[in-house]
Amino acid sequence: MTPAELSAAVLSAVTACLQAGDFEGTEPAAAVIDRPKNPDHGDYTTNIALRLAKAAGRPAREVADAIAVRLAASDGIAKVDVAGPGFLNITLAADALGAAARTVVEAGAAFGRGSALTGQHLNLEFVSANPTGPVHLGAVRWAAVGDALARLLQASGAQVTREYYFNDAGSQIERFARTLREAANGRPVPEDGYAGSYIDEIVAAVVAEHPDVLARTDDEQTEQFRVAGVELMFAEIRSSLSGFGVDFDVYFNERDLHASGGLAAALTRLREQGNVYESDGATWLRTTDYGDDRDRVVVRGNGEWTYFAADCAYYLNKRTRGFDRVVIMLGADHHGYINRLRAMATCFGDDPDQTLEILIGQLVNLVRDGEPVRMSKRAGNVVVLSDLVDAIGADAARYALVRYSSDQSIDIDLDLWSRKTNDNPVYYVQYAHARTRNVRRNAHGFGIELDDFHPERLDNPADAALLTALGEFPRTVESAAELRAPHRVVHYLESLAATYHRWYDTKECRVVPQGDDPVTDANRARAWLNEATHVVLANGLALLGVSAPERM
RNA sequence: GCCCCCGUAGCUCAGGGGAUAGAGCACCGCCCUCCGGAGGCGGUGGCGCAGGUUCGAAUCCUGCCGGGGGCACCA
Repeated sequence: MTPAELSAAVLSAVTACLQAGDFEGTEPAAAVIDRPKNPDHGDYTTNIALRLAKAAGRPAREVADAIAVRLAASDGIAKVDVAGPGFLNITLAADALGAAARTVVEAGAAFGRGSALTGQHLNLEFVSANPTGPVHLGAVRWAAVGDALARLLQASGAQVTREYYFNDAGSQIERFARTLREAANGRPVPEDGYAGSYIDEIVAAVVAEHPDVLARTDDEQTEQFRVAGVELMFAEIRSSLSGFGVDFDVYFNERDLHASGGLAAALTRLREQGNVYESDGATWLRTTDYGDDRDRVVVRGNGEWTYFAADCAYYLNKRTRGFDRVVIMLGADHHGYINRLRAMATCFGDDPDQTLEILIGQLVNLVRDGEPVRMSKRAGNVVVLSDLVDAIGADAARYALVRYSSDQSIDIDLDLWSRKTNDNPVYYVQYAHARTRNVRRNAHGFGIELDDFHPERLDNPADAALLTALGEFPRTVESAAELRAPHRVVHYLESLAATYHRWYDTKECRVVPQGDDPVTDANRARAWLNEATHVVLANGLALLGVSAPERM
């Protein structure tokens, strides 16, 4: 019996109480089922009596007693106790609880998928690092978290488009082009230019591709280095992210937005909504009407569009493409954008609570030997994706980056995460998975296969602990998706791995018989439970984009 | 000055109003006669401060204190 099935059973017990007049009240929409921290409190617990007590005008314990009587008579329930202020502590019959192992195994890769977000059409924009250098560390955090979040949302039934906004227009691109040009001519890097050995690599590649480039005028050179340099940089960004396991459905070019007249169209739309005015020679959007602390310029006094104007056009573009929710993941240094972007959405006539979601990720630092790492081999004074992956590998990097709430600023200890020992959390979980596979191989050697299943033989407390832990996975996925909190999956997996290791070390719960003992139905039942654990660990790691090794 | 994030065990962090606040690391003491000890068991040890809401607050609200990051006709 899964938590969802139990919840339904509790609700129908409540309904029966209300119909029989055991107590007064209205039928609740849902019964919240929790796992008690203390195993003496049964397999599951619910606080529904505490919630109904007020409306019933009766002490919670009396309400609980009434529900307990009816619930205890339901199929699959061994025992219902009333405890504390009015909790219902529920113990399932061993066969009802054990049946979950088969449910998990038969669902396989689909176990954990749900439909809570079905019908939602989401655009997830993340990374969006400028094509003026390799992907920096802050963007790498979003690469890991954003991709995991996309997987979670998809697992919850949402339609998700991963999108990378490619800022290939604007002054930073001109600075990049001038840097390349100056470097190519053996001149010093401009003061506002870019530094790092990657600049020389790109220059060499551009010159190799266009041997005549240095014979042109400065302006022609700048243009050629811009076009070819941006293309090369972008190709590197794409391939380094792809190597990190992060691929986007759409790479959106800012230049296309300009070229297609998207900015002007957006401005026209905003003007129609009555939120645009002219002042000091510039064109402004009146965002202060909707919670911003100052109005924002969209067209500068010199006639140029601002970056914010492109933001407006890009938002409108996404909405026009049919996304009902636009999610943008930004670094902590951009938190000041939240209000202006929300106000902008309101200026378009949208309700930002419904259509726009801005997620802010705090800073990431790398630490080695207790000292912050600030220098990159290739990019000078910023740390980039390859620095992290070279140091600890992609699995550990992704795991480390999604392990913490995005609200936390984090220090990634390169020594810890590159260790192949048990103080490295990613190994703990991966080892648990490898162990499930090893047990399966051993079982096969004993002729134990996943055929006959006798759930009632899963009668040890360690079996119950593992079964209820497995049953939590779908709810963990759903809540992690809804809360945009992939780190919840990580903590779930670590807890599941611990529960599994404990089960494995329980003498009564062996899959393979000891010594000359014959293979029993209990061994076979535990092979199912072992397999179910494999399924959940593998599915969970897949949501994080981390590999689930067969052997380590 | 204003805005955002964070203050939970010695350290790094979980904890969507619920029972005795959890995990890893570190430290102390155990478990190798059998599914890989990359594991398990036990012990030491904690919600920044003050109010409020609630039957119940680490969690929600207000104010303080401490740390981090932001506040362009830059992108």
